[in-house]
Amino acid sequence: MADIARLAGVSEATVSRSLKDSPLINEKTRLKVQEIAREHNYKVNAAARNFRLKKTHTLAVVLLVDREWGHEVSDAFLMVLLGSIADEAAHQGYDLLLSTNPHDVADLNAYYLESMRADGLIIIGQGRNDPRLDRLADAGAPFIVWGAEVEDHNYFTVGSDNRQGGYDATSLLVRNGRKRIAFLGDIRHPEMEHRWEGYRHALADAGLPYEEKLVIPTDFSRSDGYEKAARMVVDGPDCDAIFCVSDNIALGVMKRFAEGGIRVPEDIAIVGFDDNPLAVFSTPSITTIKQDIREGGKLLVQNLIKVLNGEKIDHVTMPTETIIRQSCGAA
Amino acid sequence: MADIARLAGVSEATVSRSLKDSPLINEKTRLKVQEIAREHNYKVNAAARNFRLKKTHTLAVVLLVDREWGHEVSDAFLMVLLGSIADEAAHQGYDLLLSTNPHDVADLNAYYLESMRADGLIIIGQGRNDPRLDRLADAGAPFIVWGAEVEDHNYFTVGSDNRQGGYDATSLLVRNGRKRIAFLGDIRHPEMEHRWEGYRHALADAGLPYEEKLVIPTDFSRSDGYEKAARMVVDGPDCDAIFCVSDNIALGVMKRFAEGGIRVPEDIAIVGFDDNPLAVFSTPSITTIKQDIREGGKLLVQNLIKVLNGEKIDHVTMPTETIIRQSCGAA
DNA sequence: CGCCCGAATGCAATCGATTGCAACTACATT
DNA sequence: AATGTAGTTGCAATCGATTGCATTCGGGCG
Repeated sequence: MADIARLAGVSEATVSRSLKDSPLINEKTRLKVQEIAREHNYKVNAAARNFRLKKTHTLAVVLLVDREWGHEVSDAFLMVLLGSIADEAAHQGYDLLLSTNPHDVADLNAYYLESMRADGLIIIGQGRNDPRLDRLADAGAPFIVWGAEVEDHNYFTVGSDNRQGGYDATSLLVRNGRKRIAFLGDIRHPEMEHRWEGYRHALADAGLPYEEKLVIPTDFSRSDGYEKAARMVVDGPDCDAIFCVSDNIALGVMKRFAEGGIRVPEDIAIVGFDDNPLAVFSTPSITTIKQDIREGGKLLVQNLIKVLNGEKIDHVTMPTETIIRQSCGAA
Repeated sequence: MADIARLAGVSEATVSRSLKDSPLINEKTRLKVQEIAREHNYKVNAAARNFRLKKTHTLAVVLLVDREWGHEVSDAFLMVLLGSIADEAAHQGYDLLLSTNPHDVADLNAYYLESMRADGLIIIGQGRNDPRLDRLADAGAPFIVWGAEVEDHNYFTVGSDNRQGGYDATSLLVRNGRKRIAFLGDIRHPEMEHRWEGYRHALADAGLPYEEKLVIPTDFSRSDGYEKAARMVVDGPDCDAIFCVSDNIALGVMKRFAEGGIRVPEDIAIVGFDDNPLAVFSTPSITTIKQDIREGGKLLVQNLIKVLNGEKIDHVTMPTETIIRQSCGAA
């Protein structure tokens, strides 16, 4: 910047202000400086700027994705969400720092925020009511979480209306004449718990009994869906429909059913969740509850930026959409 | 840091050295300083440090993924690669900056490197011999590319042995008695071009003719695979096997075939590429050429760091592995 | 003619960590 | 006692952009 100042015959202060389109600077001077800067391919040193301003213009995305419970990193869901976050961050003039392999969360504040690597955090993967997120919140750190709004947790979330989605999925199966509807998912996870509440609610509204044994703990993965389906095939299925809390699970289940000669939807109807890009391409295609992930990513970024600007925000619950395809058996 | 210095009764210089485990400092002093720093939850300001050292300890990953040619961001491939890169970067003590929506590449050097946002670049998505990468190389920027080694391009790559993979896929079909093997893919893309060369080579070795009309330009997406398959269904297929340059394409093709009553592998055998996590879960499961993406991500990071350290590197071509499943018809 | 005012620009301090070089201590050697 | 030495520690400059405050300049007006 000193060079540019010399070349333009002005002070560094003037250069700095010119490049920022400060109204303090005479237009002619400003244009001249900008011209010279361009000619000499000068770029402001972001490190120096960040240092001086005590801001990084960077958001950190932390994928608290616990491989244990089968949420494979390859999940299309994550990639779409991440892509959407990246696009929106760029749009808003922020850089994005990515971490998939976090040091434990207690350190997130220290590592990213106190160390001035990022201005705020976006947490993907709420986990099973992770207490570490509460600690982050207690520290007053600016962050936002993808997931379900959970009472007694003082951080803000963006997520889908999982209760309504679970309700819709179940009612759809009921409307199609199914009486014994199983639920596959891990209800220790807040979002899944909400879907399960919707499921129970829909059963109750339809006058159908809720049976513990039809609720089968299943992690996020296709392979676990496959496992659980395998047991049904062996034992003989005890249901005529399944609500899977993710399309991935549904995919695993259907694969196993295909091998075991169980027809979908004739023998067992299936509804998934997410509207995974693959749901269309499986055979039969999967009826599912669509989450608007792209919008979700956008809102995560926008709301985090609001927090950074000191504005108040609130939880966001986005509506889901029922996408009817083949696996549920008719409309 | 000044506070810590005061509390410890030493100078800032000593604090700085102590925290870095400098051998210059007396062990007792060092431990005392570290203890005080810990107690007061002091973290070095990364922004200041980066500024002073003119290093960011950050790698930028740029997904030059052109949505036009159908490489959907949701691709499992990308997410696995990205996850692997992130893990290895963390392992090596680097942060990761992510960009999916790049300003045009000519600016990448300016934006990321000259502006001191990152020390080096990892480019995913070589595109169709993107001339912009050459410009980056001419500028002497430290970067590395996932993809195929292309002659006359002076940047280094990490990628799979696409020629051998294409050869293996095709030979496998030949061994299974297939005579008219179609190729689905976009050969303007360097990696796909190599797979196509392997395909031609295998045909030649088997004494089979190479026919232009069996090479069907197809982009990366499932939907384009579906489209191209639709045409075959309508026109009546002119082949008894297909080598798809990605499992995604294969998935789209198989979906359409299922609808059109074409049996896989009986009527038409299929081999894919990548070993997409889904390949196992489709029906039939997809025989495919596996790329070791996780290793690839690791090598990208390791090699980039070598470049940053001034070490010489070379192209990396990783072996592929043939994974036999159902879609190819027997072994 | 002198004073005041606004517009434009420059001066200089500042952010926090790092590091070359100087300085200081304690003890050993001659 | 004077000099040397190794081991520790401190001083002070430095990185590059930003910005509050001072300064300069050119008019306009009484």
